[in-house]
Amino acid sequence: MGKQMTEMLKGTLEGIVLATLAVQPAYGYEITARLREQGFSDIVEGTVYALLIRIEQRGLVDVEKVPSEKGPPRKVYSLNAQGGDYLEEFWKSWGFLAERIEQLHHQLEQPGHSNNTPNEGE
Amino acid sequence: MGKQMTEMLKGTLEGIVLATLAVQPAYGYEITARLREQGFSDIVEGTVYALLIRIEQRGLVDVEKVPSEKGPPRKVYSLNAQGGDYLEEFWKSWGFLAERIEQLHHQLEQPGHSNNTPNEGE
DNA sequence: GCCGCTATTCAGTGCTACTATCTAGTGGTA
DNA sequence: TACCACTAGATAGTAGCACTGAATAGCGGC
Repeated sequence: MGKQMTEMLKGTLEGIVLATLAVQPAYGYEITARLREQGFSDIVEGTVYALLIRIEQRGLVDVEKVPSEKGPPRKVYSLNAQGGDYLEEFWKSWGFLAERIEQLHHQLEQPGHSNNTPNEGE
Repeated sequence: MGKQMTEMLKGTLEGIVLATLAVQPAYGYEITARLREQGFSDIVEGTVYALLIRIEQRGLVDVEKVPSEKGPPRKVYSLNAQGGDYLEEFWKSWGFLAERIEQLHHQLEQPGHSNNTPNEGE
């Protein structure tokens, strides 16, 4: 991925992680690995941990320390009620944005329309 | 809109403006007004002008000064070949991201699936 | 004892949207 | 003339977020 994806992830990565936690609780290292498997190949631990700390401090997730057999204790995050509300707002914002962008995409794919609507807002 | 939308627009607003210019050349004040009409009610001129200067310095758009009857001369931007390539990359990145997010959305709407695939990557 | 894997933390950087303000040009009005 | 409203653009400073790079901690294998 490139610079465009980096900028696009601002704001959406948070929603992606929250949605992931809504499906199933998880810890940072695990989330990073899953994102990498799903094609977000550039995402590294540091990014995800910073995000998790942020949403924890905002009270969107609950945290539970679980001992690991393979290393230091894991911090398992799960979405709480407040996080659920926040995630719903995310879906609304995303839906609005996606709608506008898809609309533009369709306009570009169908060049035979009337796009210069001269007296629209005047 | 809220803080979520602000963050989400980082990276996507650029694509939105480029796509808008691909449909039809326009100047900053006009673009801002159109975005506002389309529901991006918080967007102000300053944001759009800064973005336009950025994409101009990257060589993604051509600029033409056109005198206006109502005020200072307009800087009319139009997408050039390089901008077209960049816009195509934007669609690819957007498509990838939208696909992942829609997938998560479907997972949350259909809670009867098997989501805990225990041995997927180990 | 050293390396590799798991797991988390943290300081610093770059990019972008936002805020607020300023300048410039035209036309209307008191 | 002086003032205001609308059009049109520029700019300095701020906040937020993903990224970089490094460090730390715990466990097992060589």
